[in-house]
Amino acid sequence: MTDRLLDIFNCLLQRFGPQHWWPAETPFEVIVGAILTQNTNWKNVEKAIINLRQADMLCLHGIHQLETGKLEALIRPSGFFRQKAARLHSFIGLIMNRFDGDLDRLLALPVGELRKTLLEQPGIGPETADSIILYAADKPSFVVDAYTQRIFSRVGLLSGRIEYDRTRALFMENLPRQTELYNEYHALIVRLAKMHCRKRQPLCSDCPLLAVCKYGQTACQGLTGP
DNA sequence: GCCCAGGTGGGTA
DNA sequence: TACCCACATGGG
Repeated sequence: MTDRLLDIFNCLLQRFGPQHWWPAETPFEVIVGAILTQNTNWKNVEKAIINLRQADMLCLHGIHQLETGKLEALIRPSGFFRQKAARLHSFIGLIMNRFDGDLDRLLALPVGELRKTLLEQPGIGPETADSIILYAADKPSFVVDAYTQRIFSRVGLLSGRIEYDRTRALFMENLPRQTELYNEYHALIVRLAKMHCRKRQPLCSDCPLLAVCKYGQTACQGLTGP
């Protein structure tokens, strides 16, 4: 299993190269982006991030002091703005109340404890929690998204019920616990998925997996199927 | 006008 | 457990 997972990883890396995720300046910005991008196109998230930056509010204390209505107005382009404003304020409340306003103290927790703490916060589910651990705390926690589940089911590496934690375990139990590897792997899967989304083709002719490894055809079907 | 995007949580059976 | 639905904007 380890060899198969690394085989696919190398195919993607060879085709696309390093993705240099997460596209953010600081750990705090990673967290803001992770919440804002829930069920939302990243382009829309970027608009909200730009609004926050231009208002000089893209920081812990900035958002903390911002009235809910004003925060909602700034992040409106990212959609679900009422929910997301509440989630941002709630998350910052955690840092203020339990970590003395010091984000680094939260991120310094051991992975298991950090993940548990994150999952207890309203609006932080498994994907958002793992994104924060991997891309903000720089610790190994594999990020699973809908595409990951579909691709790896279709190529036959996942069987039975498709569940977040089972998919995550497939990677974490079969790959070395390396932050950089998890980082690139998830980013490359998203990169592959975006290529298919743009083209909207049932099967692609230039899929990197199709070109360089035996999983190509089924992976492509996995991307576009139900 | 319709579909989708780097999800989450509450309700119901 | 397994669905169903609300949440909302912007691009193709």
